[in-house]
Amino acid sequence: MAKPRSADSNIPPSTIRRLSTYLRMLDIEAAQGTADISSARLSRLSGFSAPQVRRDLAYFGSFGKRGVGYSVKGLRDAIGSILGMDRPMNLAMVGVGNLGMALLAYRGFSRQDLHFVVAFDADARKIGSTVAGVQVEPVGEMGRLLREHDVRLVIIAVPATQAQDVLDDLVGAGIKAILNFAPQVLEAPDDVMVSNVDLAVEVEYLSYSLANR
Amino acid sequence: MAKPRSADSNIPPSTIRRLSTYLRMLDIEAAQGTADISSARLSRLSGFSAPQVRRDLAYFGSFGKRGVGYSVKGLRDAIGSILGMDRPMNLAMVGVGNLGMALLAYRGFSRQDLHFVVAFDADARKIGSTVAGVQVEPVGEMGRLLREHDVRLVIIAVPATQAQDVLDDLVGAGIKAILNFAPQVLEAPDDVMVSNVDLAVEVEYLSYSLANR
DNA sequence: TTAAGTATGTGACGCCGTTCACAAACTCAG
DNA sequence: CTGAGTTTGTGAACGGCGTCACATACTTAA
Repeated sequence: MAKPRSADSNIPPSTIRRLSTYLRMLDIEAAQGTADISSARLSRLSGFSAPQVRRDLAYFGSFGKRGVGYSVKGLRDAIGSILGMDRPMNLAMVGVGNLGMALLAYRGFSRQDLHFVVAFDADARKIGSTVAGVQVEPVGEMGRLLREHDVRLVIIAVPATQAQDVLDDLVGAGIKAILNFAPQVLEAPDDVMVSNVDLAVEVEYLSYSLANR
Repeated sequence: MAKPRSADSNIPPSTIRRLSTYLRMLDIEAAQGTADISSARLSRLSGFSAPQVRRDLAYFGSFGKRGVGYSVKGLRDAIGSILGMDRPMNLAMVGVGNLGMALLAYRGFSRQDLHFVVAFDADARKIGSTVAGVQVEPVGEMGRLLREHDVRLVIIAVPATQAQDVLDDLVGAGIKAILNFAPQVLEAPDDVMVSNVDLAVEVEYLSYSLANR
C-alpha cells in the first residue's frame, strides 16, 4: 500500500508545511478512531483544496486506495516519517527572555515528540536556574553541551544585535537547522537551514491589508 | 520624486512581507544618518536580490533617482505609509498564558508604533491584573472594550480548542485583521484577514530538511 | 457478475512571481 | 559640454506551483 518514493526530487517548501498541518489533523482523527480519510475530508479539515492534498501526498508515494481514501494511521505514520517526526528530536533554546521562556513552556511541541533538553543565556543571573524543567546554561558552553545532548535543532530567541553571533557559534558547533525569532537578517552557510519567524513582519502585513481595502 | 501609485492592483503578499524587512533596514540606515541607498545595498542588508528590491518598490511608484538610489528617509516614509505604519496602531491580545504574556512584553513591536492597549483572558484569576502595563479584562467584555479602545488588529494566543470561538467573537465585534498563534485551522469571512504563526509547522519544516539531505 | 458510485493519482494547463537584461536618466570629472 | 560610470524602472522570458479534468481502481449492492 504505502509506496515510499525517494524524496530526493525538489519538493515545494509549501508542500512540506502543509504536510505538517495534515499530520496534526490525522493525529486528531486517529484519536477519534477514524480508520480511513478522503482527500475531500482532509481538505475541509486543513483548509487546502482536495487536489492540493492529493498532489502533496503524491510527491512521496501512493498512500491511498482508490474508492476508499487514506488509512488514517498509515498516512499519519508515513507523513511523520517524511518529516522526521518518527523519532524524538532534541531541541535547545538560546535566549531565556520573555519569548524564550514562553517557548520553553509551550505545549504545542511536546505532543510531537519535540523535547527541549537544554537552554542557554548570556545573563549570569539566569545560569543554573530551570525554566519549564530545562536547565539554563552559559552560552560559552553551547558547543560542548549541544553535542552531549545530541541536539540537532536550535531556536534563537535573543535580541537582534546578538543573533548573528549566536548563529555563528551554532554553525561552529555543527548545528544544521535553526529557527530564528530575532528580527534580524542572518547569514549562514548554504548547508545550514535557517527559518525566520518575524512577528513585526506578520503584524505589518496585516496592517497593510487593513489599510488597503 | 515619490510618485505614490494607487496600490489597488494585485500585489504579491511576499512583496508586502519584504517591504516590512526593507522598512526595518531603512530605520537603521536613517538612524546612522545615511542619506541615500541603492537597491544593491538594500539587497545586501535584506538578503533579497537587487532586482527583487526594485520590482517590489516599483509596484507602488518611482521612489528612486537613477544614478543615485533611494532617499533613505523618503523611502522609509513611503513604505511606512504603504504598510499603514504612518500612524500608531492599537493592538489587543486574547489569551494571557505563557505565549500571550511574552508577546505583550515583546519589544519588537513598540518600535513601530504598535501598542497593546488591552488584553483578555477567560481565567477569572487573571482578570484585573496587568501584564507589561496592559490591563487584563474578561473575554465577555471584548466587543465593548475593543470598540472603546479603537482596536483594529487582534492577536490570538489561546489554546487551540478555544481559538475558533474567540475568532467568531472578534468577527462579531467587527475586527478585520487577526494574527493567530493557536495551532488550529480557523474559518473566517472573506473580508477578515487571518495570518497564522504555527510554531510546530516551522519546527517540522526544519526537521524535514534535516532528515532529507 | 455487473453496474453504479466513490476516490485516488497524474498529465496538461495556466497563472503568478522572480529573474534577466537593457534602455533611460542621473552624477561627476575633466 | 562631453563621456564614463552608476543606478533605476520595466518589458520579456522563465520557472514553479496550484488547478483541472479524467483515466484508473476500488467498493458495494443487487
